Amino acid sequence: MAVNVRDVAKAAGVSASTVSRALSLPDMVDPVTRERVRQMAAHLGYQPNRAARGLITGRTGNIGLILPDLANPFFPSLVKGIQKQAHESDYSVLVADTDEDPAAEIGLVRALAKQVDGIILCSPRMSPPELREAAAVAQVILVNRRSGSIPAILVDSADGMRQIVEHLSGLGHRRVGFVAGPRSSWSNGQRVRGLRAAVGPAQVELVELGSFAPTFDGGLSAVEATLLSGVTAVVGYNDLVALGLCSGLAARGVSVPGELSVVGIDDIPTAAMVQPAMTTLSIPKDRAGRAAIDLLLQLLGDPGCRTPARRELPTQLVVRHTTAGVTSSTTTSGTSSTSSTPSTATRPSGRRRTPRR
Amino acid sequence: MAVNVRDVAKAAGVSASTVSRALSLPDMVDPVTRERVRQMAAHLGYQPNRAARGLITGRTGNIGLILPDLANPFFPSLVKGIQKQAHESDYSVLVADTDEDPAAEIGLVRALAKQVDGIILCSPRMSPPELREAAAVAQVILVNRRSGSIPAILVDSADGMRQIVEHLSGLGHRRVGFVAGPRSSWSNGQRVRGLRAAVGPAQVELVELGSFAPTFDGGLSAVEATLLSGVTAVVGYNDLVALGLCSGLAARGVSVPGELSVVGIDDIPTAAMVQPAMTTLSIPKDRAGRAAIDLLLQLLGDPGCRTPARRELPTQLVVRHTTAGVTSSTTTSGTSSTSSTPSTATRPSGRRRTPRR
DNA sequence: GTGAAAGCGCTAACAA
DNA sequence: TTGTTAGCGCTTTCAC
Repeated sequence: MAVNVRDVAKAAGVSASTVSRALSLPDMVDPVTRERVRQMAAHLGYQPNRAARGLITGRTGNIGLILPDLANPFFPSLVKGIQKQAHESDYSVLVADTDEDPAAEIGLVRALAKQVDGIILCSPRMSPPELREAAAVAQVILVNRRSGSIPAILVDSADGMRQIVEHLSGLGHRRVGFVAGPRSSWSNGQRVRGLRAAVGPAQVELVELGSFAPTFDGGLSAVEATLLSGVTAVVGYNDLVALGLCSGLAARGVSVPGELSVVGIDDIPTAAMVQPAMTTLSIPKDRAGRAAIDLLLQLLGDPGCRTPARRELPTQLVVRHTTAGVTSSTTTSGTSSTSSTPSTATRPSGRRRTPRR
Repeated sequence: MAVNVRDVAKAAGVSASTVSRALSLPDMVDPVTRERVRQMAAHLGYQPNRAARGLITGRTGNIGLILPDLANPFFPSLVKGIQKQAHESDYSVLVADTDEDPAAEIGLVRALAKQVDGIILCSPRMSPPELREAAAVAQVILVNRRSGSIPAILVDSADGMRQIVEHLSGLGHRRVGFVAGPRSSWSNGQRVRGLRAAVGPAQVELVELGSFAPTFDGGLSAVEATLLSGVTAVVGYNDLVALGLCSGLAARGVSVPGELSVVGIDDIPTAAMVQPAMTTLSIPKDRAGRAAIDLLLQLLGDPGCRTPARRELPTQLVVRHTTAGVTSSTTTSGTSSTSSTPSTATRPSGRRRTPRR
């Protein structure tokens, strides 16, 4: 049933080693023999046994991917990018979901370490010491987090926040809220910092609201605080939060963007499916995934590489609006849009909500 | 660095085989030695090398998961269920996304076959002959598809469609549309069949619309046909289609559910995040995932098992409506709801849209 | 450029 | 109950 090197070797009239070489080290074998071996291999449908190969090379051909919650629509696009790129280099991807449990992360790393060549940690919540341990037991790439000199794929949050603030400022908003995510979240810190840095030059006042769960329900719970804060626009920690805000506001009869503008972050698919379609800061998830694999494979090829490898990706504000029965979207990159069609982020109007009491 | 059986054996003063047995076949070794070996193993941080084990047992400890599109929010919940259950039995999950390309499916099966113990095919689009090939090269479990005697996890579509029809019928709808998905889709066939069977007894007329892409955009394109069909309620092939419908209808100023009721299928998270929250047929995705693993592991343990293993899961209509600023949901199981609060599926009103020409 | 031989770490026969 | 032996399929010295 299973055809192995020796079968191919016999069929091609060479030794097993030559078959092995013909397939993995083509330059070391005579072009003629090489062709013959390859044809025989193809003919017999030979596929090297990965376990056997791994046993000797120490490589598994697998890459581990650990993320907090696959159900968060931010991740699937990232995973798709990772997979596509990994498959191009004949790597398979082992996905593990921690179910939002930070404590489970390091355990998964330990478990995975032995069966993969490298691990991609997406938005990890683990502590810096744990992160250090992870990097010690496996080749690790961080996505959406910076720690020590561990290689990482990041996005330019500062610029993204600037884009959001300038957009809102251009529309006339002077008091903008930010519904913060978990305090322990690295991204949250980045976003707050970015907003703080951006509001000054844009002559906008920033109101930081709570810390809320980074979910739809978190957004719902932030509605009250948002309404009391007297802002004319609010930025959600991520799209899920922004969607929760929109839903909660609608339920209370507050019109978006009529009375309050809302901006999300991430650009998850759902953001384009709601009415009105949501204005959000788009993060190149697919590219981030591909970049993570590229970086990882590079490090696997050259493990001695000591330069802290790091890549920072750009973000891009997507200003969405509903027009003539078709949901379309336009993008700006940093400069403010002056669209006046319905959108979740428009100029403050007379109907705008003012602080109650 | 890497500690192996022999290190543990030496430390425990036994032979390598005893170590192996103490860890994998506890009953075959004296309790005292077993304990000693285990402690030594734990102390040295021994973790068996999977590749080496796989080389001899023929097992990889991996399960392959092939699905059309991870970005379709239906799948993440399924994947989570699969992972959770797999990890409980110490299996890892290799996820592969075909990017909606039916031709890629069989290729992935061939590639994965050698590196996993079994493959779960979610909503596969491949042809029956290809499916047969897949089942021949690997232990395969089908999710959301029936073919020959290949083990499968299915949902009770007939009953689900009945729930939808009875619900709409109970609300007074007499003419209901179905925006069909891809003709080649097995689920689509099941759903159409279920609806046809259900409308008669419920005194409802079924209008089958198109075949449209199973996406948000597909739903958008179905708006025109839906409006022309003169239905008072429409069922989307899945939630994405239903969301597209809602969005397109809103863009044309058609109020949902005021003028037209909409029902989705799947119960993806987004369905609860839009305004108004969408009425949809919920499919137990997490349970389906767990069931798939259970079935697969059972078959792996007893490969001779010739009874066509199959499990059918129930569905449950979720009638959603927005009340007092909080999005809540109630479920009915087959009997019609008589809720009169805003919802995407309510009684036909005077304002209901009638066929134009 | 090619073959023979050794061995990766583990488990499964077979003895004892 | 335990140890000894052999070998899974592959790659990689080391000769030639």
